[in-house]
Amino acid sequence: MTPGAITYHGQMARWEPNTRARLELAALELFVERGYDQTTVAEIAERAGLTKRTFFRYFADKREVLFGGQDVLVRLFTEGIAAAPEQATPLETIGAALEAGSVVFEQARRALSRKRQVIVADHRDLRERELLKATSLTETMREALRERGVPDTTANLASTVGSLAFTAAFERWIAPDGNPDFAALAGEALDELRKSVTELG
Amino acid sequence: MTPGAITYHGQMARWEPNTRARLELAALELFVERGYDQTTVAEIAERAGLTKRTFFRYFADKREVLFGGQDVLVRLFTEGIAAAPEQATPLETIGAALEAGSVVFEQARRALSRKRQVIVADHRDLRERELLKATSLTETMREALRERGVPDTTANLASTVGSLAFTAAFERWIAPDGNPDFAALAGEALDELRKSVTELG
DNA sequence: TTCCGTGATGACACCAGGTGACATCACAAA
DNA sequence: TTTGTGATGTCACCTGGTGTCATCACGGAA
Repeated sequence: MTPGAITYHGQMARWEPNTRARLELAALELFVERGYDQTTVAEIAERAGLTKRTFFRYFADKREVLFGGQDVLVRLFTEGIAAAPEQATPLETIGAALEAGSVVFEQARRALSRKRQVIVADHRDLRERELLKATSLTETMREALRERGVPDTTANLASTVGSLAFTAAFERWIAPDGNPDFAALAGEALDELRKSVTELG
Repeated sequence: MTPGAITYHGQMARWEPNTRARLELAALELFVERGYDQTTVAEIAERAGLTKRTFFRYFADKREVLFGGQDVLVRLFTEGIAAAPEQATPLETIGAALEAGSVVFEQARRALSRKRQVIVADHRDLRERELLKATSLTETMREALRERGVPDTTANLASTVGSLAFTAAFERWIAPDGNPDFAALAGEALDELRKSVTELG
């Protein structure tokens, strides 16, 4: 953008603040308007008042602009598991992780999440990236469980079940008539899975 | 490559045969020699005696050259599930799928698979694609289970467990000292998971 | 034999994602 | 005032990926 633009009360600012957030918003808007493929990185940057080069200083690639906040979730999950009582079962521990992560899913972000999800669901490349992120979360839980002494196979299984619960909860959370309480949804999803475990045979 | 090259006993052939396989082999070789990122599509095509354009007629993108044979596995899994006895439990049905898919993992392909796996493990982009393929297999199993009347949540869980077993079996299969009998490995992995289900809490 | 359709490939131009190197400039600290 | 610093812009460049048209050996039909 033009350096030295007027921002507020005539004060000079070298750059508009919140560069990252502006890029994310511009990208989401354009993806909604024209679709992901029909939007170039240069266009995103332009709408945010920046250049292509700057975009790639904030995001490793075009897809990443839709996947911010992943590290926050990883951190919350880890903390949630660490804070779980020592005698908690693996699934209870996973429940603690999901509950800790729930704080991210506040009412205000639902509309944005919904738009984002529509775009992601439509593009193979984006689904791919989403799977990578989901896997990273699953691995986070798995490692945290193993550090608590849970055997490998059990940790693997429990974290995967947690991932299923998380995905199910998210889908229900963004549904138009969905319950806005993510923690509750995650708990329910986890309970459902716990019950159906007995029907595997 | 040069059209009209001599092939066998002086016979003229417009093109060397097995274009696809030649590209796959050339790609694997180059990836091993120089690494995935340091290999351009043009170089792969050149080694196979073809051009970049032809490469992209066989593979949708650079990564796909490492992911052939996926559809075969999808078909085998589907058939395996369809052929499972009607009264089989969900996990037994999954076992049938894995066993049906095992025919792909013959002794002769182990060395190639091993090389391939080293490359895939090293590159984020390739891991992404692998996750997409794995997910596609999981969804195949899930849908097949649902068509047999298994409830959604159970089908979801069972197919995911199947995917874990498959992955574990594959890792053991390509291990240097691994058991070359994929079907046996898959069965063992599935049994382990079945047992650890009771320890989830 | 001659001709023609067909399918796989080559040639070429082009776009967009992504990167390296260097310039710019407001701000802050000395 | 000077100097350093960090975020941004500029520019050139590479490579993945695609659209379009040309080429040419093959098989079959006349």
